[in-house]
Parts: sequence; structure tokens; C-alpha cells
Amino acid sequence: MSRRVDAAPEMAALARLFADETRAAICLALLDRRAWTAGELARYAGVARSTATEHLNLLTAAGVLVDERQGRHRYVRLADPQVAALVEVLSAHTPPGPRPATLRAATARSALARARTCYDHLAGALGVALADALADSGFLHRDRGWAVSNGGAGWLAGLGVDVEHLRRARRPMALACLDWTERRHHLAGGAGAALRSRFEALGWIAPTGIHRGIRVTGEGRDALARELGLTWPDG
Amino acid sequence: MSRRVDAAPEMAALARLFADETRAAICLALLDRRAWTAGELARYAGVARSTATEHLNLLTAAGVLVDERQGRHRYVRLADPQVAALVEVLSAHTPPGPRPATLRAATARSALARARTCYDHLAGALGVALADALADSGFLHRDRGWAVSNGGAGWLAGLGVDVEHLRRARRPMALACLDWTERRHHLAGGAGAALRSRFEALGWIAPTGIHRGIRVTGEGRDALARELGLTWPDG
DNA sequence: CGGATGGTTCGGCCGGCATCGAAGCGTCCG
DNA sequence: CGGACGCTTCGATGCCGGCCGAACCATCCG
Repeated sequence: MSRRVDAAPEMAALARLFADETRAAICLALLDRRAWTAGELARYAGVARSTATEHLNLLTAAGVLVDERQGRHRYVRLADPQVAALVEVLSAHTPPGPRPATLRAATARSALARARTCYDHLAGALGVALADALADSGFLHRDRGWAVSNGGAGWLAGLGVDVEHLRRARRPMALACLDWTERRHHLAGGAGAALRSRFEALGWIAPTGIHRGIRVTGEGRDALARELGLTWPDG
Repeated sequence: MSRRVDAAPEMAALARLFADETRAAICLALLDRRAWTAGELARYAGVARSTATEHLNLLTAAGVLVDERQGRHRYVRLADPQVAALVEVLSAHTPPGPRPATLRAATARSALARARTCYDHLAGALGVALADALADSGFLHRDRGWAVSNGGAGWLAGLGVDVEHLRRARRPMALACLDWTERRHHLAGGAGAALRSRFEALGWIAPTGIHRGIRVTGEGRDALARELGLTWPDG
């Protein structure tokens, strides 16, 4: 009789987002914490691209997903860990049947995927690992907009980077750039470019000659471990 | 295309259960851990009884709810704490707006609701509290079917109950009986009847004269505290 | 036994929504 | 500049499912 309970509409609306098989597939795919393109998700879920677009619009409007445009690509991720937890609870709450292997088979990484440059900064697994290591060392803040800490500026200066010059430039110091193989962010901006430049000058990295591929030299491996605690496997 | 992800159908099916406003209202109502009748839920959610029936069938078939028939009533509860947790996560995951007060205003308890008999055993708040106290004391096991423990049998004997006679009787010793005011179970069966009988003979309880109401005497209060650690407020 | 009450079944109605393909737009690259 | 590619918008289609009321069944009570 008219008296409708408090939070029921919101709860139903939230649940409805996951009540569609295609949207559920999308969210499960995104559980790997990586960013997927719209087209990939469409293929993965087995629907037309237009259909996927509508689902992505819906999910981003609801705050379940966040997207990031990069050129003609639309990368999309789960909005935050809370949402990921919700998806996990939902997916885990199906008692019958063994837990599905949500992790896709690790993609075979080409040398290019391992380490390369993106415009003028480091990308690939190396770029992402570098960003992680910088953050772990307290040199890089990654909440919301990325920023180089004071400690980070000092560390850069120690490498021979002209930090003051960098600060005066129009270009932002630190930018998050979505990595197309790792699907996670690596460091772009003035600091990213300066790092690549200094790493090269110091002989820590060297171009492989193919495309924009690079490799980490022996000195580079030692230096990364010493400076940032980053262990980079031989390859 | 065609490659549809693993657990997506199950997840969507699960989410679909909560994706309806009426079903969401029902689940939220049941978050208070009590058992509601089908008619109550229909009124609460503002739908026809037939509609509520369909929703309840759906939810019980899916294992979200369990029901218990009692005469012409159909009592329904959340199936288990896991489900309750899921509902809570869903309801909590609506960032905007303050958390709704899910606890209904405590119903005004009549004297009858406090303590009465149900057929031949104790019911009302007293009956439920007694069952809780018996369980806490290790005299009553309440997993799945209810059962009197060995310790419980000894305790009954100490009260003057002929336990051997009870065991030989066709009637089950311990039964869970759904309490219509508390919406939780109290103790029925041979042990329940024997307890009421002995409590009365010992002067721990006495009939009030109205309906099937009873009251706990002064000695009863002391005895319940001494024997079971059950503190029964004056009233 | 008969009326009152709680619950269920059935048929039919209707709205919402997931889907697709075609056309259009923006970006990238040679 | 022009073609290829990724994505989005739009209109049309069809189905799924939530809703109700009427008829029916079961239980309780006097």
C-alpha cells in the first residue's frame, strides 16, 4: 500500500547493473584490474560494438566503471576497489560450480611489450614497474592527479635531471599515461621524459633497434635495484 | 563472439534476484533477521499478495530465502548469514544518501507478547529467551534439527522431569517452533512441554488469567538467573 | 458445518530493455 | 588528402518479466 521501503529503489538499481549477462561478463573481465577497450569487451562478451557501448555508458554513468579516452580508443576499468569488492562478492556467491578462472591466460609478452618507449618516456612492463617503484619509494604520488614529491625531485636531481628547468616548463611534471600492453598507467610528463633521457645517457637502457623497443642493460638492472628496489628480470 | 565468459550467467542470475524493487524491499525488510509472513511482506512492499507469492517463490527457489509453513501462515527469512551479508553489501553500496534505518521501530510489546504459552510450551519473548539461554548453557543444540544435550537431560532431571519417560514417548524431545510475536524460534516438543509443566509446578511461572498469558514469579526470576544465567526484567 | 482469513494458481496485460545494423563521427597513418 | 579503423548514435524489433484480479485451496474458529 504505497509505503515503499527506504532504500529499495537504489538497491534494485544497483543490482540491475549486474543483472544482465553481458554486463556481468564485462565486469568479470575487468576484475583483473586492467583497462580494456570497448571493442575488446564487445568481442569478449560476444555482442555488437554498439551494444557494448551502451553497456559501458550505463556502467560509467552509474559510477561502476570509469573510462579514459586515448586517441580513438576508449579504455575502461572498474571505478574503485569497493566496486571490485562488490563484483567479487557477487561472483563468489554462486555456491554451485567451481570458481572460474577469472584470470585470463597470461598473454605471451613480446620483447616490445616488456620494455619500450611511448613517445618520449618509458612504457611497457618496465614503465609500469617503474611507476610502481617510484610510488613505493615515496617519489611519486598517484592519488588523483600524479605528482612528483619533494623527495622525488631530489632523487631526480641526483640523477642529473635539471629539475628547476622542468618546473618552469609548460609541460606538466607527472602525468599518468595508460599503457596499451599492461593496461595500467605508467609515468609520462616532463619527469617521465627526463627519466628516459637520463636512463639512456647513464647507459641503463639502450634501444634494441626494432620499433621503439629498448632493453635494460646490466648496469641498468643494478641501478634500478639500488636506487628504487626494483628487480628487473633478465630477458 | 560466442565465447561467453565463465561465471557471467550465474552472476547475472543472482543479481537479477535483487534487481527488482519489490524483491529488494522484501530482502531489506528481512535484514532484521526476523521471519515475516507473506501477507505482511506484500503489504510492506505495496504489492498484491499474489505478486508477493511469486517473488517469494523465486527467492526461495534461488536459496536466498527459506520459508517455514505454520498453519495457514508462510513465514520467510533470509536463508543464512552469507545471504544477509550480500544484501547488506548491496544496500550499503549506495554512496549518496544516509544509511536508512533498517531496524523497524520496536513494536510495543503487550504483556501477552512478553510471556505466554503456545499449546503446551512457553512462548513469547520468554520462550525465545529461554531457548537462547538453554543453548548458551550447552543444554540445547540448535544446528539443523534441535536436540537436548546430555547435559540438558541431566539438568531437566534435576528439575524433576522424568527424562526417560520423555525419551520413550513418540513425541520428539526438542522442536523449533516459530514464535509469532518474536519471529524467532522457541522450544517446543516434549522438553518444551515438560519445562512449562515443571516451571508451573515449581511456582516459577503463573497464569495471568487473560488468554494464555503467564507471568514470571519472583522465585522464577531468581531461579532462571541461577540455573541458566537468564535475567528476566520485571514488568 | 460455514464464514473469515492467509496463501496460491492462472491468464492476460503492458512496459522496459537488450539487441542489432546502418549511418555518422573522430582519430590515426601513409 | 584519403582510406582504415574504433567508437557512437539512432530507430526498429522482439522478448522477458512484473503486475493485477479472479478463482481456488487450506486453515482456523465459532
